[in-house]
Amino acid sequence: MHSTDRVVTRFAPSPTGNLHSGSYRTAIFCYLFARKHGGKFILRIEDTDRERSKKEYENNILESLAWLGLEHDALYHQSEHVERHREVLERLVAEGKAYISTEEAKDGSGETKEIVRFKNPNEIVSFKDEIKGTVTMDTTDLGDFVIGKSITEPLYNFAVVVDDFDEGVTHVIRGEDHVSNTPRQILIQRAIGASTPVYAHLPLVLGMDKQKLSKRKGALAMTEYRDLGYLPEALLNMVAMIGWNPGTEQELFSKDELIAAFDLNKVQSSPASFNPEKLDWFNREYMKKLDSAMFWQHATPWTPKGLDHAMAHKIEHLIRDRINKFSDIKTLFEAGEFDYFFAEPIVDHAMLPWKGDNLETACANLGEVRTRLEQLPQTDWTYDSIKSVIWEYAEATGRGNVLWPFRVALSGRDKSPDPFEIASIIGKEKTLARLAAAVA
RNA sequence: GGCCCUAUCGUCUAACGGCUAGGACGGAUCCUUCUCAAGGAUUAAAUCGGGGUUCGAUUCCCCGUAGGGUCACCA
Repeated sequence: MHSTDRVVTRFAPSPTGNLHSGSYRTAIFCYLFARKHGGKFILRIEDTDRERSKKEYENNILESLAWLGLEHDALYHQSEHVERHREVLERLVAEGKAYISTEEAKDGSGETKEIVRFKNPNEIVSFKDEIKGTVTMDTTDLGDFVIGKSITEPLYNFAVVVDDFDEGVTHVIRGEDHVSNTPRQILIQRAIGASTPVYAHLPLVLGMDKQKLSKRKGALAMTEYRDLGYLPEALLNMVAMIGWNPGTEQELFSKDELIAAFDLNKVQSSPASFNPEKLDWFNREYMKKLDSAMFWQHATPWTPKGLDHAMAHKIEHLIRDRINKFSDIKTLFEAGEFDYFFAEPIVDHAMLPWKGDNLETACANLGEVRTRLEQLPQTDWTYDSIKSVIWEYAEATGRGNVLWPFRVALSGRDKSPDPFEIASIIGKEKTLARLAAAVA
């Protein structure tokens, strides 16, 4: 693309609450589109509503974007443009394209205020939307809509148009809830002599209940996913695939691959649901790519304090296979899932026999297992060796009859990794001791 | 209600107007060392309804129906 018609996109959230995945999908698409075309991605905080805008929400947005890896090329605050807005507002009034109207305030105070209304030329406005096709609306029923609470307090539809124009925005990619604002904005563009950018209105992201995502219904802020121990790559990949697909069967995309594959024309025109189970799957896929050092960097905050490092590394693969996100580690430990790696289990004798078997033979089998294991040299105490000395006996005696009590004797639990796994991890000495203790 | 948008498995989706409507997540079944997890194999599951256009409609048109968006001195 020629430098003079360089692509400029913008993500323009208002910091009046924490944003959910639907908003971040908009940010992702804006970012992807800009990068794909070698353009600029602008972040504009729309904070003209002074009462409702909060710095903490703005910070949350900034943090979330950074976490996802969506770096912006420029950051603006709409509130810093009030002078410029007033200037344009005054010009419009001077040109007769807008007028000041003295009306009773809507706040019920009974006072009168001077608000700015746009002089609606009452035209049929139609615009081409990259996703929806051509949308046509009769602006007559909009009336002379208000563009300023006063000459110094511009309203959204006006401020957006001026800012997009000043910032050279070429592509407005935003949520479908803005479709009905577009004709108003086009009218204002014509009035101030701005060109109309390319529009792409994204269908909404819904919850699994097909309802709009909302915090009330449990929609999480991006930082909440982060704090739950999800990987940013997973969220980026997952959210980018809501309502968009590359047309191939590839599902796992790095950020660079997303940039390369992204295409506005392949964005779905119907709303999509956010499926948390699919997010878990994406997250597992990205966790698999983590090496041990990276894994523990993420995992450590969720492990019990004072966790033995050597032991932790020995059970790393067991943990990996059992979690969808890092906070699951805490859940696992709290459920006592790995207690038997750190302390002697309390074995319930009633649990010892395999189904249909009795305590007596279970203990006899444990004795045989113990005898065989005693002969296995300390230096050869590996998963495979342990299995090889027990396997033949278990086959002959009945796998369940041998393996079940063996595992229960080591773990004290009805569910756990297999006995060879536990034995190899806790070592010969403890294995023999537990075997002896279980039959005592 | 006015205006606007949308409609393929439960979910995300694929299918120049033309092969048994494909894939993924989730589910089920089986296998893989006893349980759990992971892994492997197999499998169930969809074109909202009715009219057209056409030799032929998931696909194009119309009407229904159902969802959603928006109708502020919020953004």
